[in-house]
Amino acid sequence: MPLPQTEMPGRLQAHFAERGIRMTEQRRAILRVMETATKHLDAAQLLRRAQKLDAGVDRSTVYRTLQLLKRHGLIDELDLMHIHGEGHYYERKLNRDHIHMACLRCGKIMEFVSDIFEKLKGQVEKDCRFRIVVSRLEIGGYCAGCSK
Amino acid sequence: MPLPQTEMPGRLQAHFAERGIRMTEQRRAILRVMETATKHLDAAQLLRRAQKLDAGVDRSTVYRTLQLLKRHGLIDELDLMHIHGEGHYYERKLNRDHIHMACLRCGKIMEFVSDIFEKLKGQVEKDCRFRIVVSRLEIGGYCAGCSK
DNA sequence: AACGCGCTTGCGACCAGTTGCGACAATAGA
DNA sequence: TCTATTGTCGCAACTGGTCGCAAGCGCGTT
Repeated sequence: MPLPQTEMPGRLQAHFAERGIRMTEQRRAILRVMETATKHLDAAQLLRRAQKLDAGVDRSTVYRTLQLLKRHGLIDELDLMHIHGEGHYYERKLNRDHIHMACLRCGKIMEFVSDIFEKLKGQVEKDCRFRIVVSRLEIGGYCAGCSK
Repeated sequence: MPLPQTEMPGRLQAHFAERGIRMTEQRRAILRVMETATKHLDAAQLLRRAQKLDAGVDRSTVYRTLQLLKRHGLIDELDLMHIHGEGHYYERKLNRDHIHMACLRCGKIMEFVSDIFEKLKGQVEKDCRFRIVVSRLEIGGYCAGCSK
């Protein structure tokens, strides 16, 4: 069963090659972890998993690679309303932007895709004459179970 | 000329009193800075200004007071797409949420109020049965002047 | 296959933000 | 006004993220 196009293993590596970005052992390890991750990872988790593939990967290399991926629009950075401390989380960017909702009580993270969000971005581009590259909408509150 | 209601000096202090939150010299200094600020402040600027009013204010007191203000929904925390490094910025919460747009080239920060944003939040509350406490929409891209 | 340029890495030092703890100060109650 | 209680403060140590530099490695060229 083929994976959806945007989750094809190797897609990030392919992207690097297309753009002539140098590939290294460390980057290969980090990209592989990003590609196979099924949930939001923070930098420390990403480091630990990458070190299983290439023991010598350094903390700062992880952060530098994350910045590189951000600059090329291949991942999104989230802080999930700082529910679990100050750190950031990362996820592969898929076709459609989605909203993240974080429950302030149980800590659950939910995602939501909305046409109205797309319309809102359209309005910003038009009314403000602003060319959008990246956008992030995060909401904190109480989920159905916790707001009773 | 009276200031708009939400920017009335003393409003934050009054809020503390109403809720029975203890008032101290240090908090008074920090709140006064927040109340009179005209632009987004980061924690270091806030500390420096507060120390002019009360020399003994400590860094950690500033951060703790900011968390307190956040928990009570009196300020918003922004990172303005990390254009100027990793730090955060703070501003008093006014009546209507607004969107922040950061130009990736010239660094300018713009604000925008939109009915569609309000509608989007309504949709999230209804469709996801999620009670919204705080929301943050930040957009990175190129402003009219820079996208030519 | 080997060379060499220049990007990338690891390291250590640094900046931003948080936390635990003992000392202290703001309020309620006598 | 004095005291007891409890919240807050300053300090120092710690975590998460960044940066400058010297050494090393990828990759195009020969």
